[in-house]
Amino acid sequence: MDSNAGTGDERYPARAPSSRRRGTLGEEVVDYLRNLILTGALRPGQKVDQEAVSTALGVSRSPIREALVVLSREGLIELTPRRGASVVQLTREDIIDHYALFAVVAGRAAAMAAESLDEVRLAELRAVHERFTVENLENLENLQQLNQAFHRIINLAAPRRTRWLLGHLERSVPANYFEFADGWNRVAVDHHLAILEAIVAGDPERARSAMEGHLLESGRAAAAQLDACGFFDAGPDQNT
Amino acid sequence: MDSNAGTGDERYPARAPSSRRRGTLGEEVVDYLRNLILTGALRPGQKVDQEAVSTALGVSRSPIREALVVLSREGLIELTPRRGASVVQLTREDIIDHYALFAVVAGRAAAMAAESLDEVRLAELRAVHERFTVENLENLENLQQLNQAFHRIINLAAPRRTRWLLGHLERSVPANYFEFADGWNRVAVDHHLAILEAIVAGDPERARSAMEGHLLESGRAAAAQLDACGFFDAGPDQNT
DNA sequence: CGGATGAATATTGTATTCAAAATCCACCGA
DNA sequence: TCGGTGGATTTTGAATACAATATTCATCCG
Repeated sequence: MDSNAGTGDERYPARAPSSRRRGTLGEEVVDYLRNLILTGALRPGQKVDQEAVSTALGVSRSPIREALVVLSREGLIELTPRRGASVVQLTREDIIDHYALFAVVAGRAAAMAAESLDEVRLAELRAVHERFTVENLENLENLQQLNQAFHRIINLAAPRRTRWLLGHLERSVPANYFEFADGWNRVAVDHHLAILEAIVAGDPERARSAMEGHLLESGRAAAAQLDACGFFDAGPDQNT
Repeated sequence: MDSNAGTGDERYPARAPSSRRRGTLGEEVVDYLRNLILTGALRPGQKVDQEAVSTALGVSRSPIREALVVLSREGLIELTPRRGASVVQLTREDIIDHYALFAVVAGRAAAMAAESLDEVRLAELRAVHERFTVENLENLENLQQLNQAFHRIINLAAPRRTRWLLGHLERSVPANYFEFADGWNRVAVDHHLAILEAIVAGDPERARSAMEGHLLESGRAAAAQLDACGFFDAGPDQNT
């Protein structure tokens, strides 16, 4: 069960050996493949070979098939019945659209947060935002974590189904990985402040539109970043 | 990518995919189990035994496992790592919330439809709506199909990602099966008319709010129906 | 030389098998 | 009687085996 057992296929990097059997292997493979896709290691249009992933991770094909099914439901890969799986080719429009959806759903959550957040949560929200403004701005991963924390607190105010959908929308887009490059965090701080103030003021509509605006602009920023990374011009690279 | 692209050989028409070609067994099992859940044959909280489903359908456990993973991602089934799968216990709040999400997303689609639908689509929309008003009101399945057709035409105006999400939202809620019982169709006709008129008038905001209102009320109607069916009071029935 | 054709190979979908964890159940002791 | 304990049984997760389809490639005919 070791990583890169057998031949060792260079297309798929080795995986950190799972310390303890937390969940199922399939879930691990989902995370592994999703990372490869969202970071661009697996290019859009590229075929995903079950056997190759299998040997690369040192697991059988069963968990890999499960992972492929999950990712196809997330819209990250396309699964054609007897012809295999390939990474979905996302366009600029897809990214913009995705963030627009994210915007309306998260806007709903923000409106509910403005109505129902108690003092404890508000304090948490303030604290996270404070750190977000002063933290080391070079550490992208840190910024991303704080950003997620900020949004998570807000999303806690939303009912179960909305939280569930937000989780899905958050995970299935290749933007979080690059969003904070450039000077985007400076803009995000302002947006977050506006959202925070609207929630503190208990103004649902203002919170909603602040959140919507934030995510719509996030979408534009993400699309620009992905554009700069050459994420969209991957037409002919449908190898293997 | 139209059918018969490239060479455009007109001698051989594209075959209708309905007749012979089967997708994968897993997809069939997904539909099968989803139906059981959404119609209430599988009660919330009830455990889903892989072996039992396997022998019942006469297929091996592999496709059934894939189906369970899919349904868990749709939020219909809860999957705990080494303890099995059980039907998720949806509450009234879940249903209302689900329809609220549906509302904002479909509202977005409706707004875009008001901006971009061409005459051909408009005519289709009118035709479907016409049939919806005069068709045999007892045939629930027929009404449901017409309803879906109406919404599908509108959704065609939305970009890819939105359509994708709408598809998911549409399938993963136990309401479509009962919605049209009672006199709901009478109300739905009025709603549809308002939506249609707004789209014809090319008024995005009116289309959006009409669609949102329609689906919010649909949610209430669905919740009421499910309530009447005893869908929500299934606490102690967690048998094998 | 180009394109169709059919065998050889590769890859997928499904079934079956195996190992480990969870559940069940009889037995034991307080 | 009740609750805990240990092993047998069941059930799941993963690996392997098998069958069917897709793809490749060499060949043949125009």
